[in-house]
Amino acid sequence: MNNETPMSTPSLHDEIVGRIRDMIFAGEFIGGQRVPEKLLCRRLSVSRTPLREALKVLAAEGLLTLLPNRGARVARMTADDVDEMFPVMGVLEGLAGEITCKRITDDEIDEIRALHYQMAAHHKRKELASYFKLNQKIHGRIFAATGNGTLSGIYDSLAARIRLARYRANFSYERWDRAMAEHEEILAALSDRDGPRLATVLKRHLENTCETVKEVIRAMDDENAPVKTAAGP
Amino acid sequence: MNNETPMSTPSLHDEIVGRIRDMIFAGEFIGGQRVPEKLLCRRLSVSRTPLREALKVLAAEGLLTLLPNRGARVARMTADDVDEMFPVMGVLEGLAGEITCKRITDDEIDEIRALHYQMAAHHKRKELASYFKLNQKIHGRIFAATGNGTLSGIYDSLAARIRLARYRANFSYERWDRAMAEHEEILAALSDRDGPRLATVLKRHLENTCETVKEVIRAMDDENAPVKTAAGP
DNA sequence: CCTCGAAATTATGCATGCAATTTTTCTTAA
DNA sequence: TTAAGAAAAATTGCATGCATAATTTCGAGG
Repeated sequence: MNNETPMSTPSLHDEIVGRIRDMIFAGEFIGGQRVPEKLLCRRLSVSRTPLREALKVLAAEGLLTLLPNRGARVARMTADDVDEMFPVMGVLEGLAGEITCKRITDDEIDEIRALHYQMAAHHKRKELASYFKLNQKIHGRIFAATGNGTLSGIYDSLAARIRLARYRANFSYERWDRAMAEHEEILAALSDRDGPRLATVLKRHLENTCETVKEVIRAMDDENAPVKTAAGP
Repeated sequence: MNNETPMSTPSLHDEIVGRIRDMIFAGEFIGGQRVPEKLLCRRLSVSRTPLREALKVLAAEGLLTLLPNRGARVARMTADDVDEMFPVMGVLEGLAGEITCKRITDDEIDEIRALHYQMAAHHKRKELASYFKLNQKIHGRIFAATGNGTLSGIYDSLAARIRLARYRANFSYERWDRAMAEHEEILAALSDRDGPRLATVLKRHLENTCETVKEVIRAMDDENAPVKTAAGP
């Protein structure tokens, strides 16, 4: 998914893609509501042409939905989508776990360990946003350590789509504690370079994550459409 | 990867994406050489704006490489890329095999069986192009039968990139016969709805395919750069 | 007061034009 | 003849403009 820009110009529209992606993850265009091009043009100080190119790319990545003549909106993640994505994530994480344990260097393990302890601190202080950021980073590093760009690219793309389901405060602390415990085990398996064990614990961790995400989606759905018939301005 | 166009306008630039994709697979822009926008504009009878949007999408899919200020070229597939992609394909096919065996209907099996026998006929007559088309179709159908759009979308995208390594005549007949035998076994496992067996034979088939593709790539490399120092116009 | 429908407004899709970069060609010197 | 450099041509990146489709607003009728 990387457009390999060999260090020449910053390439405006690539930067636009990145900035819109960041805006999406910052939760600026929540709720799947329309995002007018003109608004983005003003905020990014570019004209419509490169902006539209960027929108096409983000749609191809699955982060936006482009309806003909009806503009762009942030892709809506349903519980069914999550049910589809997680078995795929499962085999990808399994593969990544196996490969990584064979290839990871001591330095890379140390780096992940450092991230892990930072994350544990955020967990202890119940700092959800920082926790998630580090959580993402750790999983990303496990894939990066495979040295397999295709694998980690596909993972990144899927993870990004899952991230569209914004995490909220109504999040189960019990699940969170369990996730943290699983991360302890992930680090242990990684330190021992125990591929099968890492694959197993990643799978268990993923099931936990899956349920969490689905709970979040259900909560969002209930919030956005609390009643169906009588909804007045 | 599907832009869900809900049956409204044909949406010109989506059609452009499809047509350029077809042109790529038809082998029109081989060798990773530059593809001028103007040429494509003339051949597709569109202006540069929708064309450029299409190019961006195809680059995001990994079929084209876009160098800033230096145009588009068909992505170059290296043997290393193939080595990266095939373990991923492996776990995806394994997963697809398992899911499909649980969910596939009799009608879908019959359809795949029909494709299989057509393919066998082409193999017998040594009709390589037709064989490959059906081979692709069969694998696609196995993924489609999972009912998991995410899974089959990722597969399609990877398979498309692999297809960039164009198959030629200098292809090993021994490998071809083996691939055909594996397909017999695939059909048998599918008919029995034997998930683990299907996963196993798909994996073996994939290893064969992997070697075939790498041979093709090596042959292409030797052809395109026969000597390094003394190459004059 | 609410519902339905048409005009006005706005947004999107595409074509074209201009500046900047790259590639090619032509010239000049060794 | 070949190599290096400069001018010319072509190509890409981006902005703008116009036609078409969608949305909103406003008004008439029930």
